[in-house]
Amino acid sequence: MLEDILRQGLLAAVEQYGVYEEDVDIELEQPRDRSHGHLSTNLALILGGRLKRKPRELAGEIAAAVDLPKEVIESVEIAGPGFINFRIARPYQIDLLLEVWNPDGALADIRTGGDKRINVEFISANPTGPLNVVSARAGAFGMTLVRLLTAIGYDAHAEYYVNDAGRQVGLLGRSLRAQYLQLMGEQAELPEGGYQGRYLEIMAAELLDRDTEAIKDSAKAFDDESFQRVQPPEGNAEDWRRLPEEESVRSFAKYALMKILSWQRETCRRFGLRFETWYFESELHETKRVERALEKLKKSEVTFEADDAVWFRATDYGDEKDRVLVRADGMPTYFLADIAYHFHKFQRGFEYAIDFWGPDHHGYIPRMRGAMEALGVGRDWLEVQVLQHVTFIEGGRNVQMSKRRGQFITMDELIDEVGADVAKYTFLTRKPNSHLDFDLDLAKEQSDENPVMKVKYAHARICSLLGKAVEQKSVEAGEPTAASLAHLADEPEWNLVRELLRLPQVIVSAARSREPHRLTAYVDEVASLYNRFWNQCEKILEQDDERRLAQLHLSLITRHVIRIVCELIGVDAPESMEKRD
RNA sequence: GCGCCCGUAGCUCAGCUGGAUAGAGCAGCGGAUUUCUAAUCCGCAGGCCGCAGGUUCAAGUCCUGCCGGGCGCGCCA
Repeated sequence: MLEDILRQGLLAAVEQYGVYEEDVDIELEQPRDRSHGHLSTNLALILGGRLKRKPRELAGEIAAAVDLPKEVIESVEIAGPGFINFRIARPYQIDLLLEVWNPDGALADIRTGGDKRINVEFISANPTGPLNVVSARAGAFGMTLVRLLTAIGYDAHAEYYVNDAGRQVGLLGRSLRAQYLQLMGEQAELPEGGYQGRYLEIMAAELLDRDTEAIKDSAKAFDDESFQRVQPPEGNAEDWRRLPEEESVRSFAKYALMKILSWQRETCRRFGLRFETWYFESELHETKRVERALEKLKKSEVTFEADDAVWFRATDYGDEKDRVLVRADGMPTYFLADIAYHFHKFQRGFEYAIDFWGPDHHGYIPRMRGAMEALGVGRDWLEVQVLQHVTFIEGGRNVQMSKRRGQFITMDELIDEVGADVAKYTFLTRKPNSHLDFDLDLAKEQSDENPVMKVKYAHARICSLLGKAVEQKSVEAGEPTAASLAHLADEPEWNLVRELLRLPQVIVSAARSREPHRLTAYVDEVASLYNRFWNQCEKILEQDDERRLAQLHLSLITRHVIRIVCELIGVDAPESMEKRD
């Protein structure tokens, strides 16, 4: 490895000062400024203080003493306060570039996860309405993280938790029932705090025309195993209406749940989200996992009873308050069910779990990790990524959202209006824990100006170029080789090469830091450098054979890199784009 | 009051887990193209990196304290 070669060389060069491997951690970084070479070390700056020497002088001595193979490093220079900068020989850069191209090369080397199973849970919205745009941000991040982890060798598993057992579902049933009764001309009031969204009115209206068979048919959307438990209630809306109130509510709730889950699932599909598992909270209750989790906590002596409730000693695990597990009325809290859920996740064999939560749940993190510690799973087993809110701006003002009142922008609307790719890309240009202002007007009207288009266009342009090479010059690019790429010559070409070489480490850093926005920043830069190359160099097809082939191969590798990043972020890289006049 | 997040160009945000002259997109101004798809490229302008201390050879980045904004602090989920 390149960095090992440099480290060895540097270590040998500093032995004269009595500095050995165990004394110093040699840092190598890539300077931002191209004029500072490809790699740089601050070694002399660090040793300067320790040896009471002027860093710049020391750097000069080290640079003179360091002995590196010329075919790898073509120059060693000192600069600034005492940096030692290395320039990689061009033939060696080509070797590295071919490693990026080769499927068994650099991208295989970063698969260091050892197929460890990691569970990534995201969205997990309540099944009480259509998914809104907040879920879209979570979806974009979660899915990309799953793919990133897979890219670095983990067995990552996307999961969606469905809270189908709480009070909200009852409230949902009561809300739908009230809507339906109103349509039937009966006196019925929406329950206190009930859902008022228009989607429930529409759902109620549909029920007027729906017979028993049609209701059964709509359940066919859920053929697969994950959704076995989503079944429609017996009969039709008229039957449910006549039932005693409790049962009636339950039937309406069951129907509403089924409908909403089918919407949510379809929305996820449109957004390119694939969940291996949809995990239902109701299953936890039915299989007694909630009770068993409670028993286990009790046995571990981390609970106590007070005011007729059962509490978890969360303060022993770094939380600021103790937390209720079982309410005075005997009902388990959401927290207890969530403990059972995460414990079962652990039992299902995941060595690590990552949850994406909204900012309103951040106070929930210490108790949840504390509970995992109390259960012997360990607090570090669970990692929680907090996604900050998205503020949508339309007509210059904030769009306030409330699910209860039914005022929100749905994820479907977002997809309809700006497109899934633009939405995903936009979300992924921001850090997960930054607030995000999403200007809908801008996204709608000027989606052409969106940076994602630059990337798509660069990809399409390369496809077009490769086609033209065959049509006009009868040149099939074929496989890039060290011999063909040896004819790269101009600065813009080498600047592009330099950026392409970064792909593997960009993937690793994006995955490890859970910051997928590094991918969009990177691919944007690749597209820019390709465009610069395109404009500043002579026309590729008009070059002599050797130059042309070198440039076609460089284009091919650029396309490869763009494709890999686009796949990671879930954005389509088209073969061609419609030309705009 | 306590906790978490944020404060960088007119706007939206990066700044690679401490490096060299702080960047990009959009908006503004000025150029290039009868193009291998200009959805592009080149140039100009635009900054007490919220404020004040501290650590360090080196701070937008780490620590402390303020200021300003968002969110949270239920036997809700």
